Amino acid sequence: MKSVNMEKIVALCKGRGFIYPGSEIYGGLANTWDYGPLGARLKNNIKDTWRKRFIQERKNSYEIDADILMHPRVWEASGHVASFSDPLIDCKECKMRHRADNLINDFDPNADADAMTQDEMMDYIKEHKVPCPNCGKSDFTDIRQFNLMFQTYRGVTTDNKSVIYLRPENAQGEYVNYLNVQRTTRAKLPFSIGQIGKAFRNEITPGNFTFRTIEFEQMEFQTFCKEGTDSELYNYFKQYGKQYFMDLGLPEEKLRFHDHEKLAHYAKEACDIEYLFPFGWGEINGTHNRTNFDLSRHQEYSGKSMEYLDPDTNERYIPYIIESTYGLDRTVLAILCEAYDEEEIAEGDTRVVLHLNPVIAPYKVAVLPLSKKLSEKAEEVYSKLCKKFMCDYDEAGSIGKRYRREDEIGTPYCVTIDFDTLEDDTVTVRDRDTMEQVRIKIDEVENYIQEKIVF
RNA sequence: GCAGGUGUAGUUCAAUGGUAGAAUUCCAGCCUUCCAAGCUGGCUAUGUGGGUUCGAUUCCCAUCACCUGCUCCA
Repeated sequence: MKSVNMEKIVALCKGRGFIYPGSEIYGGLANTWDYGPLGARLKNNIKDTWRKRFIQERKNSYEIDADILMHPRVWEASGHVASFSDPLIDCKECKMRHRADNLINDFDPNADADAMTQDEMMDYIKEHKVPCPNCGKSDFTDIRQFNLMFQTYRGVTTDNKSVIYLRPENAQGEYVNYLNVQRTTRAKLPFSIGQIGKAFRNEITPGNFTFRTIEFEQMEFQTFCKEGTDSELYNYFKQYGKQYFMDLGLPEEKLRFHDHEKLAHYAKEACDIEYLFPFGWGEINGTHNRTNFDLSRHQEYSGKSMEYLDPDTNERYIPYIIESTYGLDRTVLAILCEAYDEEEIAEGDTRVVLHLNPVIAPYKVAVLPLSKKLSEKAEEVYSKLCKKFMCDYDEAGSIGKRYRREDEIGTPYCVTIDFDTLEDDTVTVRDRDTMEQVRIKIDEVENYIQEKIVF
């Protein structure tokens, strides 16, 4: 019987050490969350699977780790300084907040607010007495620009010249380094640069648990290619991404593509992969055909050539870029939601279990002595297994209770040491999903488990 | 961000203008030879900051967080 909702997920995460509210002892900080021991393991394991699929198993794919802080001009070139902000306006009458451009476009679809400056929008609203959609009055505050980039200052002074931004997306780190990577790896097009890292967006919107946060981690993959091959690669990576999610354990019927009609300033084609969360469909991947927009802009703003010399044809051109970005925190959340289950294993007896793919489970195996008198032997087994796997050890409470604890955190295998173990060096290995038990030699445990952890 | 509601042990609940009680969890001991057993003992709470008051967990204000509904989501 599966009955999952976000409250249960949040409670399990906090109660077992996957995810805690950020800065909790100070009352919390909105839309920030800290990963606990199990959450950090899960997250890192997911990163490892991504690296395997996207870097290790793909030719011509390279991982970098660019800085969060970049030259301010990067964000002018990328268009984020100009367009990554919302013109916000408040109705003085009913206090409702609106986006000024949407207000105008809804009032008159032919007005083209997107082409207006802030002052022009303000003048238009006053001149046409654009009403508040909520209360009908036309009495607004001035327009204030709300930029979604976090700002900070470098150096000890706080003058405007030293403003730097926390990156709102990671992609620019790959773009500004694309020629460095191409030169040092001697890669030919098409080649790809991947990166896992944090990005920051100063959004005021509420999030569903970790679905929308102001600090978040992305795993992204930029493929540099020749114009004309871009759409084929774009479609290829949509499918490749979907398969990755399915390999992690998200079922196909709860995944869908969502093609964008309204495109971002840099994109020619854009498509999300969405997962059916308990709260509805939500984006977990975005694949964009960014054309040669970004590199052309960097060439323009930096004055450095971004051209690639095609050794096959001796042509010079600025590559197209296919971007595929995976929201890591959202992937973690989707996997937790999907893995969560409540199973009735006997009349009136239910267990909470996380059916995690063993490859991403925080602990691969737990060592459980049947009695505390078996601690010495159990410790011996533990010290062997922990050299190979993330391994838990628990001797508190009844054996059944300890199985349940491990089920709840998704540990795929439990190794039980009993009194026969002292005689013949065999142990019981119990499977989380089937609850079946096998009796094998201690020396065989490592291979037995290893064979089942495949990705 | 707007409107309304809610904040008491890790969790779920109770009570009170005179500083809080239970269940469960957790820890320890006893017992226990494979799926949340039992017994004994123990730890742990009024979100945070102000105000009113002799005294505030209780009343008021702010803040933070959560819930419901709107809004928003390049």
